[in-house]
Amino acid sequence: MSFTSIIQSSAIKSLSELYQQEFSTKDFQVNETKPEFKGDYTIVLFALVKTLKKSPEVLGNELGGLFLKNYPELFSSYNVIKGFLNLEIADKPLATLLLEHYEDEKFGRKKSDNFSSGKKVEKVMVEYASPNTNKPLHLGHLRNIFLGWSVAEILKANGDEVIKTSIVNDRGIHICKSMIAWQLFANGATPDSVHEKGDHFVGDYYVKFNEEYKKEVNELMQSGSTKEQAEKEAPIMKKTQKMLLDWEQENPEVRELWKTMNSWVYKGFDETYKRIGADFDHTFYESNTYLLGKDFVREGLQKNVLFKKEDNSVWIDLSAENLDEKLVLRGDGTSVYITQDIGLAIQKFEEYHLDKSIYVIGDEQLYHMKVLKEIIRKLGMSFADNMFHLSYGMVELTTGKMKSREGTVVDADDIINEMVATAEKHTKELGKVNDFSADELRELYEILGLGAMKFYLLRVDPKKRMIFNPEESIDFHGFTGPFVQYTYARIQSILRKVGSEELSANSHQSSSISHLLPLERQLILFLEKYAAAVSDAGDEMNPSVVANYVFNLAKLYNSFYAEHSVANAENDEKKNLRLRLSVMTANIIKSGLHLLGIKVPDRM
RNA sequence: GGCCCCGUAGCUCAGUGGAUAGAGCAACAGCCUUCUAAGCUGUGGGUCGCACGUUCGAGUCGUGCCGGGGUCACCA
Repeated sequence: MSFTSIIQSSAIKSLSELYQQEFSTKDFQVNETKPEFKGDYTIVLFALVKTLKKSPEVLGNELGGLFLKNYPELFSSYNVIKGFLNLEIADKPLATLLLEHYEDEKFGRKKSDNFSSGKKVEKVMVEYASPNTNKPLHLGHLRNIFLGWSVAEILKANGDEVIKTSIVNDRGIHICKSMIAWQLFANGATPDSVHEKGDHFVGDYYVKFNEEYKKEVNELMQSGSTKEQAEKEAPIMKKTQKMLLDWEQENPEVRELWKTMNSWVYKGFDETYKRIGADFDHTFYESNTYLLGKDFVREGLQKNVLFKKEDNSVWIDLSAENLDEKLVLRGDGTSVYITQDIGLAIQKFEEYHLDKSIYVIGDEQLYHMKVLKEIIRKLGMSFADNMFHLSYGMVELTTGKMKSREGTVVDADDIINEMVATAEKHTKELGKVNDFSADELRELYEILGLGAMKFYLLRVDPKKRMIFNPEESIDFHGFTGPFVQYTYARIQSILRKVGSEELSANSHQSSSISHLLPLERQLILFLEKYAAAVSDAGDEMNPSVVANYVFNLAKLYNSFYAEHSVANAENDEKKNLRLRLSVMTANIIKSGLHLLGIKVPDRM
């Protein structure tokens, strides 16, 4: 149980006895005490002043006295300033907390059994990444992937059963564009023959298509066509549309080429996924799901949830929900984007018996996801309320927006390479790991470069759009992944020097700790806050909470490190205490960074 | 234009309705015979977009405006 809840329940008990009146946790708002005042936790008394009709000073002193009288071992002092009662936790319970939990790598995590915490195990699906197969991943995908993976891990850490999935958009006109361009310009080249990563290879032909298309449109316009005509009549576009029809009619040649080119892309994606540590329990392919929703459209028509227009197209009227009318099926009976989303959403819940389904998708699709949820609700599916759109803002560059047409897209593989190269440069400059083998160095650069990248993209509240500053992102100082990793590596260095045998050999000693220095107190109190921080992150599914927390912990430890020696502590008792403090900090940094998908090096 | 999101230090970002609003970067001044200086300490820097309201108390809640973005496709 956290100190906050102990204080609350103690206060309720004490005051209930005194005033013969019911109180709840809401009456006792507990905050951390501001550094300029003495104390660790603060009770805000204003709410009570009203109900009890006493001055804050009188009330504060009364309550403070009760705390000291009833829990002398827990609190050492109190003071009342204006409407605030500041309580100081005694050193002993802090030392005890450290002694009991310093080796607990899962400290603060909710337990997933119903008895101890009341937390029910939920089955949750997290869909993320969800790329197209006509071009490589870019910076926006990285924000999506890091977010999705991290949210899944945070939910797991909070005791949920999580299924990570991805829906691959592997069909449609844009895929055909790459295919046509390859047929026209590749001369049979393959990723292997030109030594290029498959997703980039295919992406290049997508670009070639657009160049050729533009050229043809210009030519047609010069010979007198309007822009609209030209865009329709361009031969390469006509070929592409024909190919899409062939694909839908399962023309074997087209299907074969499609399979081949997609397999190139998947190979490229897998390489990137593996490198950044993304993984999926199941992958959905749009080519398998794009017909799914039609049955439900029929059902919706029967239930009068949907309606037909004269041209046979099917619509839903969501004007009452402020969402307007929305097309659900084309007049010719073919699916649109949302048709298959309806089908897949239902399939997910029915096949996997989910409690929750989370979609990690950019905020440009907020409207779409709202409509989807509303349609599911109107179809009478009770799980509509258990669909969550975890939306995130666009990643912008300091130079402006990323636009594929203007070639200002930041390629995922490029930026990862750049981060890893920067890690290499810094590491070499510092020259602290010259004894590492080539393999060990390579691994270290990956850990640091990816750590910097992930931390940079996850530390910002997902819903806000963020600005990617290439210069700042490759600076490994300050509020960065490498800073936190560095703190961890330093602690490992202490443990190597002092030796962990010493720790276990003297484990009985620290129970006699009677006095803590301010920074020692502060660190223990901060570690104690871990429970709340990570639980909140779980409820809010927000990795930025974890990132900010872990950074603050590292910062506090670094201050501690600079002021107090562990190995050369004043006495054995102190040495033991500080060793435990260090071990616990390292454990929590490690588990916190793990939730962000960031690994931790023993040396750097 | 309708709906949604954002607006906090020069820049990038934190900030469960509580006390004198915090970090990092950048700037300036210090600290490496001592557990890793990718670090630590200090200084300067703010009309929390504006206004009104709710409240004992508002960066935080409400309304209106201003500024930025997204979306309102028989694209996905």
